[in-house]
Amino acid sequence: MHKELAKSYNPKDFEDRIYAAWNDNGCFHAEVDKTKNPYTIVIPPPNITGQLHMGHALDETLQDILIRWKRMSGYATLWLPGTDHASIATEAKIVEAMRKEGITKDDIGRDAFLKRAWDWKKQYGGRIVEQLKKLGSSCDWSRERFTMDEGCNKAVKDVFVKYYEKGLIYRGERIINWCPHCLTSISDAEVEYEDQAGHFWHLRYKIKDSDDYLELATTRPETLLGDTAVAVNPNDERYKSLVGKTVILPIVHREIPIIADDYVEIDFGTGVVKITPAHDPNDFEVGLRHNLEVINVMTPDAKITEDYPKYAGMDRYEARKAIVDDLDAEGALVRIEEYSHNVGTCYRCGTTVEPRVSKQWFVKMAPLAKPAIDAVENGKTKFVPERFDKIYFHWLENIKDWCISRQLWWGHRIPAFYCDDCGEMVVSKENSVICPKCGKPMRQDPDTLDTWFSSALWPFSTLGWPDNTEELKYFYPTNTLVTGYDIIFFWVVRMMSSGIENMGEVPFDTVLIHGLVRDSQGRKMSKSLGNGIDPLEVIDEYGADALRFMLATGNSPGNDMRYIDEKVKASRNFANKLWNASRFIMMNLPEDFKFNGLPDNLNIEDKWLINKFNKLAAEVNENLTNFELGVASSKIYDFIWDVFCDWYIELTKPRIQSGGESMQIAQAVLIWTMQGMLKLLHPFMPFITEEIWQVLSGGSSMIMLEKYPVYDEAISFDKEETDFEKIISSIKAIRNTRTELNVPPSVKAKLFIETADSELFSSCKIFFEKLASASSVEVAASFNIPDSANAVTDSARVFIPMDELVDKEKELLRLDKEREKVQKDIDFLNGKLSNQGFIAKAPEKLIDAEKAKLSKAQEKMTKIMQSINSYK
RNA sequence: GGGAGCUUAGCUCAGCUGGGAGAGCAUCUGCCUUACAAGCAGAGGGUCAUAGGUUCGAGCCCUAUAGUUCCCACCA
Repeated sequence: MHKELAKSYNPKDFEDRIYAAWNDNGCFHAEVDKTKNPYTIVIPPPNITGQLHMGHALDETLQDILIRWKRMSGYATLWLPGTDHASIATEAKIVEAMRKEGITKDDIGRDAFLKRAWDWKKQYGGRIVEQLKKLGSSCDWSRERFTMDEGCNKAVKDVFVKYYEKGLIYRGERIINWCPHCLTSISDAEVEYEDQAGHFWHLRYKIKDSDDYLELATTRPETLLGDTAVAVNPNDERYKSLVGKTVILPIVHREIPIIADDYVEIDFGTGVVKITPAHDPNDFEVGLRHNLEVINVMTPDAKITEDYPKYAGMDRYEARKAIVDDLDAEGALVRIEEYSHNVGTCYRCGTTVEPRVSKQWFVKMAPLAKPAIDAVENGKTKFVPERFDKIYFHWLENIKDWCISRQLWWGHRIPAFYCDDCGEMVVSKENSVICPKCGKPMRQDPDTLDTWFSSALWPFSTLGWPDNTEELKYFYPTNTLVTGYDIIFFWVVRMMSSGIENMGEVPFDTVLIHGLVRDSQGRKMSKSLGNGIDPLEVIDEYGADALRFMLATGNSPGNDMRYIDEKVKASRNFANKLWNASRFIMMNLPEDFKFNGLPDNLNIEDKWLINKFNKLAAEVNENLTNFELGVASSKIYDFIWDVFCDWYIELTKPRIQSGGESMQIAQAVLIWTMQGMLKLLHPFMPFITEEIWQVLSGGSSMIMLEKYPVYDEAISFDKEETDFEKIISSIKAIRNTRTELNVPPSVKAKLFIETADSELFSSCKIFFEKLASASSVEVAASFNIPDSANAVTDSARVFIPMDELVDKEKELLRLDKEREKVQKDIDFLNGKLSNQGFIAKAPEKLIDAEKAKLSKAQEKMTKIMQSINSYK
């Protein structure tokens, strides 16, 4: 029936082989199947520049658990994979590679650059995909997509043109966030603010036709070159009379007006602000209100322009030093104050962002945000955990227009065309456009779109949109989006908006949010700290199953977790435990054994186990439904280790040794339960469960395509479970008593079990012999054996006569301790049950349960007292 | 300046809609019991951050406080 399982658990021996087998047999492939319900997850596409890190590993593990569970539960499951072109990151990599060769983008031109980029993509873009496979991800690779493939490009152009025609996309000259290193605009979401130590330079500007000065403070003295006003609050009594006058800008010696604007806070600093519309977003707004001139003083790489010969070519920080020196020399520098303030940096390269006025494309977000807010408010899409909807709402309610143009070459090129002759502009899906006015070929906008513009369309562009494909109709809306809280702004909100706008339906019903995987000290894993743990190395050492199990267990949705090596080791040990349990089962099966399901004539311990398994299946399904993956996995862990291995396997040993029908029944139950456990565990640990399944079933089927266990009324044995628990608690009590009396395990003892359930205990004698070191067992309603230790439970009093080994003093002390414990229980329960409020208001079921507990405690107490009295 | 999370055993963390506190690791005691020493059988260890409140009953709900982490925000 089966080949043998290797002696020890070594995941390297089979993980790759099993993955290949799944793939070769098309197990991951999803088809439109109208006889089934669809269940769809689109992968958060990893960057082609990326290497698998722990964050991916967590993200993929959660998705794979859900997909595998749903697949086994009879859904037509599609996990749609793909990668993201990551415009800035990829372009930066290629520019850097070229820099090493001594060439620049401009040297080779756009076409040659793009060729290099595509070559790079071909060479490295598949790397992360191969890494995902090491984790066991059951993606439908036949549907793999890329955010810059033809289909996605078609979708992007379609949406762009549509939005433009609806007035949702416009082009305009605005102040935007500019990265002087990446040499492109970036969106608000791509700016990361950090507190930086800096200075407050207090300056004084001379008021024209007066000997007075206006004192103000700035953190960026170099922008003074572009000042076009000085502002005060209109209600500031100190300066009211000065509004309308002019001051002389130091160094530049330009006359600029003193204006009044509410933006200025009276209480902050001196209440005077220098206004530089070209280099500060607030100042830009002030400038608009007061019609101020916008003077750009910096080049794209943040150096001072030729307009200021003295500083021309200096970068921002050099110019700052030089200008401060010059201010000082001119007597315009009053003092310097230490100051810590928030500085915007580029999320890709960390360079301080330079606000810059330029012509860019924008998406008008307010009309798109509204329906996205409604969808979550109406419960069409829900966040797990729920609290993340607050973050989502807050962002959408305060949303500003989205700057989508990037001064990059790698990305979706903006489908806008300009006529150099007449200035006409056309937005079109065509690749080349003739000017409708003068008939000349038009020039396409050189810029590309923000990567997230194409990512925003991912849930439907990957299903064939804008074509109305069968896949799109069947699999959209998708079901669960699994992602980290760090990209809610970048991605989730934009998918919501564009899904509703273009498809008329939300892109997914649930957003399962997870946190970050941190290092063992709770620090974020980062390249600069060098504290990152490579998932591939972990897989190499412990196996993918152990890593997956560790990531899924002991972690709750939305919360960060720490990577701790011991936790992986514990997961690996668990896999090893399961491995050995199946070895035990298989080595005790005859060659010709045929499994024909559960037999009818089950023993009580079989029913005890089956009932527990049945309840476990119910709970696991419920936990998974509620996205409590960690709770589900730890319940499976407990069952396999504590119930199945520590108890049931031990219980079957005497039966297997004795042979006969009892052995055959035990074998059947062992196999049945093992198969059930493997199936329950499969979504969490796909490789080991498949490997064992293959051996157990003779390779006739794949576990990943088996049916997931559910609760089955037909195998409910509550009564037997309760009864058999009495045996277990008695065995535990005996072990406990022996240990406390320092009886070595090698010393066997006669047992006399005094119990009202004599039939039950009699039928279980063998277990006391094997599991409680009994040399013989007698059962009766009453015994009188004075010189013995007494192990007491609520259902039995076990006499353990061990002659000189029993120290009476010690035993009395021990019993007394137990008496105290039980007395506490009784007092507690009595207190509760005599509480009128409790009796009146608590649910009846609970009251009954408490009463039952009390009577059990009392029974136990009676037995303890009998034992104690027998010593007196 | 707003907002959110976290605070539970020595460590890392679970604890579902409120019904006598759990796991793994670590510690202590015994065991190589023919599936597994990556193991087995036991044990110790917690005023669930603090203070109030709601409730018959609070780790869980409410209010404050403290510590801590994070997100958002135009204070020059």
